[in-house]
Amino acid sequence: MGRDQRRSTTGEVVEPKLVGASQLTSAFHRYREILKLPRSFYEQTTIDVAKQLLGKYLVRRHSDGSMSGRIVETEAYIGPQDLACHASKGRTARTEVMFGPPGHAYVYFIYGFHNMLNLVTEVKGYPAAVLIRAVEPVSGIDSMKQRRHCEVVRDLCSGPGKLCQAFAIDRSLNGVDACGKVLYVEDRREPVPRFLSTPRIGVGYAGEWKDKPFRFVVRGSTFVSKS
DNA sequence: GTCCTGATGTGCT
DNA sequence: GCACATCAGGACA
Repeated sequence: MGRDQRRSTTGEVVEPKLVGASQLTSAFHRYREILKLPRSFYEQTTIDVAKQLLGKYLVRRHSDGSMSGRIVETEAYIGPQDLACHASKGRTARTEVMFGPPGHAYVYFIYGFHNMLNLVTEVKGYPAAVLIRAVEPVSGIDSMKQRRHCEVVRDLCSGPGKLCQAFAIDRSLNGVDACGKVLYVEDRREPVPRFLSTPRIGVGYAGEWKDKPFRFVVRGSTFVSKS
């Protein structure tokens, strides 16, 4: 029997099947689909989603190539009663996406410079979302460096504005399905890392809500926005 | 229409 | 630590 031949359970000699490149590609895509977080993940409470997103992988597919990064910092914005949440001002054109179905991207522009990426959570009609504040770059690092005009990997995505610039995320992605093809999160079967909870950044105007520990950072990560 | 504010980042002191 | 860049959204007249 040849080196690559095998015997079947009935004892027949079986020639190995040649696997074509197209089969490998489709198997790879099926594997990626399995890893992609389903919409049901985002239907959990916003706090749970914010915690469980830590250690997951944000993936952006772009004409310049794909980018990915391990999420190391999130913040939860929970409902109309949360004075730090944009939706506390009511349902407007800007906040419409937050009132929509979970698992979609809420991207807004602020300070005249920066885009912010949120993932909508909980049930349709209840405005809540998780702000992705920082990721650890994993792939597509060269194109991130080009967009950020920065060579220091630690500085590429260590803040919500920085990561949107690095991942080419702007308002054109507002409302896109984060369970779709251009932007999604993968669960690469790693345990949720040890993390810390702190008050959210930059929400001093939010009364008693400013002190709620709704910011979650991976303990020991050097890729977070503020230690 | 005007005015004010903001879930930031950077560069300068 | 602080000033400032710059513009969209929301409040208000």
